[in-house]
Amino acid sequence: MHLFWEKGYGSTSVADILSRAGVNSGSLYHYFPGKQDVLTAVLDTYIGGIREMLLEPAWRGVVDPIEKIWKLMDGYREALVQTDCTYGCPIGSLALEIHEPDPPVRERLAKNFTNWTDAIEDCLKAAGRRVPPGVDRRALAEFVLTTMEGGVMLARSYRDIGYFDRAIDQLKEHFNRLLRPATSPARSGPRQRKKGKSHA
Amino acid sequence: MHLFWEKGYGSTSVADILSRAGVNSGSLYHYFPGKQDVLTAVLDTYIGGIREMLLEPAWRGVVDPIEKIWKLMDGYREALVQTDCTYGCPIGSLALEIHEPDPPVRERLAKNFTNWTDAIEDCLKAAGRRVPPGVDRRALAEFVLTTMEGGVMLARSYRDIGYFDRAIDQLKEHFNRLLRPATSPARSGPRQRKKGKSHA
DNA sequence: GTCTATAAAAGGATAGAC
DNA sequence: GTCTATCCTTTTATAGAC
Repeated sequence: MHLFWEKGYGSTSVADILSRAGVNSGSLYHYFPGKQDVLTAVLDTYIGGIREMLLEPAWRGVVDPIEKIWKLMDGYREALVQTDCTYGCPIGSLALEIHEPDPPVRERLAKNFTNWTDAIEDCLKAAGRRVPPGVDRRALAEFVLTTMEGGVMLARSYRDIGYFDRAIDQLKEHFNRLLRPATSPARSGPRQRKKGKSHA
Repeated sequence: MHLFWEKGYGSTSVADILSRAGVNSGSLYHYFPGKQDVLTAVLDTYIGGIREMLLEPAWRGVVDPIEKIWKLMDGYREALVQTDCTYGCPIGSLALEIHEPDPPVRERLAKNFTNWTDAIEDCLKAAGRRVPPGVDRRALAEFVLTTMEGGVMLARSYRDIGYFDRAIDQLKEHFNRLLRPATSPARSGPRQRKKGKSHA
C-alpha cells in the first residue's frame, strides 16, 4: 500500500514489495496470483478502511458537517506538506497512472471515488437547510472530489502547496455563495442574527 | 507524443516508439540520449504548440473571452468522448504518473500548466469589468485548470463523461455567481436590462 | 544517419526443497 | 507456508557495419 502511494504501481517492482515486507517471493505468490492482485487487494483495503483510515482521524472532534469537509481537505493538505508535495491522493495517482486498467482494477478505483463522494454527500445532507433546495448535493459532493484531486495534481507538479490552497479557497468561495450561513446551535429562543463571514 | 498520451510514459517502450515511428533503434539514439529525453522533447512540443495545437482550434470563431474558456473545456470533453473516456489531458496524466520526476521533466510539466493558466487568465482579463475587482483572476484561472483536470480524472476512472460534465457545470455555476452578466456589445444607448440566466 | 545485432539489466513469475 | 535458486521475457541502451 505504501509503496504504491510513494512510487506508483508501475514503478514498484515485486522485488520492492518483497524487500519492504521482509518476505520472499514464494510467500507472496502463495497468497497472490500476481502483482495486479496485490494492487486490487490494496484498493480493497482502501475501500474497506475509508472510515477508520481516512474519515475518523480527520473528523475527530468535529461536529459541523460542512466543517468536516474542510477538515478532510486539511488532511490531504497535511499529507502533501509532510512529503514536500510529492505524495498526493493514492487513488487519484493510480487512476491516472494506469491508462487501461483491467476491469477489476478500474471498478475498485471507481468504488473508492464513489465511497469518498458518499461521505461528502452525507455531510451535505447533514447540513440540512443550509444547502438550499435547488442545489444538487451529489454533483456538489463530486465537485469537492474534483477540486481536491485537481488541487493535489497542481501542488505536486509545482511542488508548491499554494496551488492546493488556492483551489480549496475557490471551493470555499463557491460554498459561501451557494450555501446559507450556518445557524447557531439552536439555543431555542428568538433567532440569533450573526454578522460577518462564516468562513474563508 | 501520441503514445505517451495513449499509454503513458512508463508503459510506452522504446520499441513501441520505434515501431510507431517506423525507424530503428540507431536512429532514435542518434538524436536522443535516452527515453527521458524523448519525453522532454514531447513536453517541449506541447509547450511550444499550445496556441496552434490547442487554443486556436478551440477558439476558431469565438470572440467572447468567457465563452473561450467553455470552448476549451468542450475540447477536452470531445477528446474524452472520442476515446470512450480513456484518454484525458496528456500533461495531467504524465504529472500523476511520474511520481518523482527528474527536474527537467517536472519543470516542463509545470511550464505546461503555467502556459495553460496564462491563457485562461488572459481570457479573464479580456472580460474586463465582467470580472469584479475583488476577484483574483490568477486564482480563478488556476481553478479552471484544477476543475478540468479533476473532471477528466473522474470521467476516465468511471468511463463516464457525466462526471466531467457535472464538474464543468459546477464551475459555470461558480462563474455565474462570481461574474457580472455580459453586457450587450455596446449599442451606445441607455443600459439594457437583460433578465434570465446568461449561462449554464 | 540508418541499419542489424546484441549486450546488460530488471522485470514478473515459477520450481521444488524444506 | 516459506525458503533459495532460476527461468523467461521485456526493457533500455550500445556496437559497429554500411
